[in-house]
Formats: sequence, structure tokens, C-alpha cells
Amino acid sequence: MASWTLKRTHTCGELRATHKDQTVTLNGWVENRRDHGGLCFIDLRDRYGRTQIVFSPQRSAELHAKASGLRPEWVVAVRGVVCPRPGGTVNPNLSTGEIEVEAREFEVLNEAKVLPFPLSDDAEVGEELRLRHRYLDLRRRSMQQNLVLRAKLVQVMREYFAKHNFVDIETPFLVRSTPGGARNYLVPSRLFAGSFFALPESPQLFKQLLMVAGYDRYVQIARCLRDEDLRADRQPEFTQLDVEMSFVQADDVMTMLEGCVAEIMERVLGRKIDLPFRRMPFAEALSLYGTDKPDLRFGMPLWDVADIAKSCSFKVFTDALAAGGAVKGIAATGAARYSRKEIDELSTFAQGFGAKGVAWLKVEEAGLTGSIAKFFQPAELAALRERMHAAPGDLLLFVADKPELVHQVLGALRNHLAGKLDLIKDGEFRFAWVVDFPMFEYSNEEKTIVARHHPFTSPKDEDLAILEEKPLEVRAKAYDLVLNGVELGGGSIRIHRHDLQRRIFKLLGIGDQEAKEKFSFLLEAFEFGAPPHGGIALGIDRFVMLLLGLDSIRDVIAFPKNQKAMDLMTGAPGTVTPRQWKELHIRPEEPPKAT
RNA sequence: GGGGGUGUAGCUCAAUUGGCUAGAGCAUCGGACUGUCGAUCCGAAGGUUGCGGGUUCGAGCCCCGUCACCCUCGCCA
Repeated sequence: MASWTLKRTHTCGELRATHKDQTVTLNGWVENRRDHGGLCFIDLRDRYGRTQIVFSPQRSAELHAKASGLRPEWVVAVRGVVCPRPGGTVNPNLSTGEIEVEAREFEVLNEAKVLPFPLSDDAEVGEELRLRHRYLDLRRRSMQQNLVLRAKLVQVMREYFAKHNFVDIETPFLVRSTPGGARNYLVPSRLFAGSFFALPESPQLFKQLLMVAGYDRYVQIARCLRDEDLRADRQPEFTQLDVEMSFVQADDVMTMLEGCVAEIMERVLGRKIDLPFRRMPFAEALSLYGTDKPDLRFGMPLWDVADIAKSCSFKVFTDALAAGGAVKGIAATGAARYSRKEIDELSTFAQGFGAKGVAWLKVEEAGLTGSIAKFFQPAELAALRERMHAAPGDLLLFVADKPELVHQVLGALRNHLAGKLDLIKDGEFRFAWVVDFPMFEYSNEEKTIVARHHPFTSPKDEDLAILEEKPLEVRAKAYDLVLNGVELGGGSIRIHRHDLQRRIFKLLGIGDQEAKEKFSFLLEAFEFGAPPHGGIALGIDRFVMLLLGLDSIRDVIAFPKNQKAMDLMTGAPGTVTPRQWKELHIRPEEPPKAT
């Protein structure tokens, strides 16, 4: 390609009527050509905007003829004169719509083949195709807006934490694999046959060690890697705002983060939000909303109706209660109009979450109706209606089972129905802290208790006494930040004393030997004057996704993986040569077919 | 590993009960056009209906298998 001469003096988004009569040069992509045979218009686009270029045969027949050969997405440089548009042709939808540039000279910097898909935002293109040609997808205005907003958010974060004396410190990418938590991505060591580095699922241990080292306030925008199955809001590599502070209580960390979130909401979205955020104990979140990440943009809480149901003659309810289970329900506002088919669909939905089925009653002016109504005395039906604050037109849905399952199913049903019933207003943001998490939970898989957060989380002081006797009742100094039913992040006050950390490891079945082998550096560090400390990590991709009202994290990540964790553009992961295996002392079970 | 959905022209979609020479809009190409801005008008080209097998006189449609992608449970944040 020959060198080019027409270097831009302005961007495609900045020319206004005040630039009248100036000779300017613009560089950009041809968005569109409107060729009238006589006059010919080109929309020239860059990420700042769009400017109309006009080619007139009177001005230069030669230039005009050349311009008619331009095609969409060619890269061109245009020199011309800024002219106010003639009366009646101003485009109010365009920031540069008052003017146009009358071309005097242009050069084609690069041509473009016909694109595999249109770049206009109203064109809904299959995601597979978009990912395969991500560089084109990222050329679309909506994707550029997403990434620019993300950059702004990160910038505000950095400024906020710098202002509050945080030190931005990078932690390693090649780390030691430690037990528990997410599956690690592994990197074989060349110099140590059979040994592997892990890519960090989070900088957790390093940020704690930085507290031991006295940095007091640490922040990092950190990439985290987890080799787990993907979802719309989960990628194998994602970005966290990672924060750790010394000499703090849980409230200090939460307050610091609230300040950051409020500043982001104001400076990125221009919205004031109220502080402090609501703080909801885990137990309350679970019993009212069936989840530890409640969506507070709508009501429709779970109602416990065990006391009413225990005297009814519906065996499903009474059997569940007799087995130590729960019977709870939700009142779906205005859903009594649902057909039998729609209700069956709700039941199928619930079965996807492990429910055996869903019992239902319709609230009518005259009373409650439905197949299970006959199992209840009139007084019991009235009590149900009162308990659930039900109004005529509501559909009451019940699940009876083990408490965890009842919560899970009704929690999912609640979110599902909110969407179906259109209970959620666009552009609403409801933040809340969920606090007082249980320290431990029982793992059916491992047949033992495991840390709910991670094994460095401190128990609440008042529960220390029952740590060994009733571990499942011990609450942690842990907190999750929840936004619109999505877990944005979480953190905790950490254990900073060697003796307590050993007690916790012991409870978790991490023996002295294993603890020493895997975490000796941490335990040892705690013996050299570790300050009380705690912190939080906040998922930036999710935050940006929610701020933009998007459904997928992939739309706020420049180069995401697909659901199988492949990069459709580059083809990663790809095969490597036998020579590379040999250097790394590894051999695939089945050698890949030659490509 | 399980459940669900989708797959038809470059893109987005349609095709009634199995009757079809598989259509439309946009894009592309050619032509016309001096104030458009999703320009307009005329015309053309464009398809192994993801792939393989089966049922049938006949399959885009039904059956079996398989592949790809998405949502989801488990898992994980």
C-alpha cells in the first residue's frame, strides 16, 4: 500500500456549523453511499460519529465519478470544505447534521470486501457469526458504546481508589494450584517435569499477603481465570475489581465500596443513588426470596404456609411437612388468567429446578379455586389468602419439599414470573448487601462441610464458641453485593491469626500436613504480624452488563469465548506440536488429528 | 454429565395437514436519478433446507443418528 497523505484534522463527530468555510480532512469508514446520479452523498464514520460528505458533479466531474465507486466499509480520507446544509436538509438525528463536507479531494486508504453481516445496530445477527468476525462486530456502534462505557467505569474506579489512598499492585498470573474453589487452568512447567502452574482464579492469597506486608489499602483490576462451565454471565476469564484493606471491619469495606458504586452510577450513568445500601441477612434473603441474591426490583415474596397446610388433607403438603420439609408459596400478581397450559409450563419450569411439581390456586372474587382447593377447609383457604396478601386475579403457586429445594424452586419461579408478568421496570437499579452468610455448608458430594466463601473467611466473633459443636450455625463476616438479582461481588473479613486459621482448616478437613504443604506461606505469614484485614472483589463484566441492561457478559468483553470456552475467531484452544509436548513433559491421551 | 431451544439465499426470516419449480425484506451486481440521510425506481443473480441414514408415490416438514450454536441444572462468581 502506498503511503497516504490526507491525515485527519478532525474526527467524524466534531464538525458543527461553527466550522463553516474551514477546509478539513476526515479519515474513516464509508458507512453508506446515496448516489443520485448527480449529487452523491457519503456518510463517513469513525468511533466519534458520522459526517456527511457531498460530491457534486459541478464542483468536479472527475471527483464525482471517482466517488461513485466507493463501497461500504472502505477506508477513505477526504479533504473538503465545511458547508452549512441547505435549508430543509439539516439532519436533527445527527450531531453533525447541521453541516456537510463538500469534497475537494479524497483517497481510498483501503478497500473492503462485502461484509458477512450488516453492522447496523438494528440488525440482529447470530452470535456465532459475530464472534467469528469479532473485529467487525466491534465496529458496530452498540459494541463500541459498550466498551467505551466499560472503559469509563474502570477509569472512575481507578480514580476513586487512588483518591482514597489505595495502591494498585499487580499479582502473579503463574501461581500455585490450591485446593478448593474453582477448577484451575493449568500451565505445565518446562523446567520441572510433571509440575504445573495454575492461572489464578482470583488474587486472594496475594492480596492478603500484601496486607501482611503493610500496604494497608490494595486495589487491582485483576483478570481471573476459572475452568468451569459457562453461562450468559460467566466467562472463563473475567475481570474483577479486587480490593483489600487493613485495620477494618466489614462495615468499612462495604462503605468504601458503596462510595465507589455511587460514584460510578453518577459519573458513568448520571444517576444519583441512595446510600447506604440495604443490608439483608442471608437467612432473610433466603426465606423471603428463596435466594442469596434477591432481585429487589419487585415484590412477590415467598410466604411460609406450613402452619396452614399442616391441617389440610393434601397429602403432598402434609407428607412434606411430616418429613421435616417446608411448604411455601408465592402470589403471582394477575396470573390467574393463565391457561392450564401456561400453568403446566410453570410446573415444567419448576421441575427443571428439581421440584416434583407445583400446586396452584386461583384467587377469584368468590374465593380460591383450583384442583387442590378441595383439600382445604374454607377457613384454611381464607387463611392462605390473607397470609399471602392475595388479591383477586392472583395465581398462588406452592412448592412442598425439603426447605432448600422449596427456596430454590420458588426463588427461580419468582424471577421467571417477574419477567413473564412484566413486573420489572427498565433502568431500575436495586443494590443490596447480603450479610451474615453461614460459614460452612454441607457438601453432598464430599460428604463433609465445606467453606461457603473460602477458608480464609473469619467467623463472626459471637459464633466462635460454637465453631466446633455447631459449625453449620456459624455465621461468617462475609458480605455479597447484589444488584437486580445478580451477584456483583463478595468479600469478607479474613482470619488474620494463625491459631484460628488452623482451627478452620481442621474443621474443613484440611490436615496440618496438607495445610503446611499448600498454604505454608500464608500460615507462616500470619506468624509474622498480620494485621486484621478484609476486602472484596466485584465482577466488572457483570456490573457493566447490568448498567447497560444487557443479558450477556459477552457483549461487554471485546474478545469473549463461546459456551464451549472456545475463541471462534482465533480457534483457541488449538493443538500444539509434539515438540512442544515434549518440552513440557506432557502427552495428550489421544493425539489430535493433524490439521 | 442432564434438560430445553435453534439450524432454510451473504444477513434476518417465511413456507397451512407431507404436495414446492423453496419465497420475502435487506445486502450484492447492472441500469436510471441533483438534496439524500434505512434515499428512491427498474432489472438481475443468488439454495445439496447443518450433515448422514430411514419412512413415503412424494420430506424443509415425520423417525433415528450426528454436528454446530444458544439457554439452563449440576459446577462456578
